[in-house]
Amino acid sequence: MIEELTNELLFFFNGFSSWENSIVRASDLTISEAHALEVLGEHEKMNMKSLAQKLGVTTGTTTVTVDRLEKKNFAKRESTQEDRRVNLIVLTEKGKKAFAEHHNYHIQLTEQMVSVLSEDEIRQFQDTLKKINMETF
Amino acid sequence: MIEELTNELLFFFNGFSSWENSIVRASDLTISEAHALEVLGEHEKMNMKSLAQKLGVTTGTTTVTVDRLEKKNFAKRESTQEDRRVNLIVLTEKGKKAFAEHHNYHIQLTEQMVSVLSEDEIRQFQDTLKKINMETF
DNA sequence: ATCTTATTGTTTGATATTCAAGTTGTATTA
DNA sequence: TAATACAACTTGAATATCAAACAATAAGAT
Repeated sequence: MIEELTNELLFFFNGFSSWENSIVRASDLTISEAHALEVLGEHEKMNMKSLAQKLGVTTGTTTVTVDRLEKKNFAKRESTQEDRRVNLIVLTEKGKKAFAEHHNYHIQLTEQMVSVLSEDEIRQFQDTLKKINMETF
Repeated sequence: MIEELTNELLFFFNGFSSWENSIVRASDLTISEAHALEVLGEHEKMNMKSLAQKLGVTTGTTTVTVDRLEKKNFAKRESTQEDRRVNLIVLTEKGKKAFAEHHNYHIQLTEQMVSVLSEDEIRQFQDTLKKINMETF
């Protein structure tokens, strides 16, 4: 029982990853840039540390990633008076547009997934995910 | 509605990835080695091409990954008479053990996730995933 | 106030991951 | 047998990542 559910979950994650990778490769973003963009798009301004935490990497890594996002003009660093050590990262217009586009792909995938489900199943699925997310992650 | 479900899904995938990464980092496998092991553990024997397809990478990549798995004694190549171009990859005892251990972590995570659900919800969740997997990926 | 400690972000050096393109050896087809 | 296709490997390059060392700044202790 648990065994079978585990396998369905792994298959699910796998499918999502492959899909995500192929979408990203078709854009002018690298995988890590896309991941950073996903996070940055959800926040007005973010410092390096919290970006790194959200992404599950070190700040050394985010420094490099943001360097590249900045070079490609998707994001820029802003300094702040409160704490002059901190860099706040904000998306540029180009960055916001790229985020919106990427987010749109996610919505399309979701729509494709739920198209095989009934109204009730969709609601139930969402409830279940919410519960799991709150308690597990 | 779709918007919220999308966000729950992204959160879910994110949580899984972080969890997976931290588990892998605590082992003596690298991420790509672990991914290969996950696939190889499900098959008795596999050639490079199908391993690459399952992982969504090129055979150039799997050559390197299997090289390392072989060096660490998790897997070995076997040649076959039918087609002498082909290498069949099989797990060693050590590799099978590592796979079982890793799979166990997956089961533990699944158990943790479903512990917040009722019997009915678990069944429903599994049905839903199965449907989505079949139709979407 | 000044000295110490903690924190943020960057840099550096190393390893891992991946791909595209080219190569080798083997099979299949014309 | 010659031409073509295919499996795996190699090479060279770009990207991803970390740990450790570092610089600048902030916060706390005396």
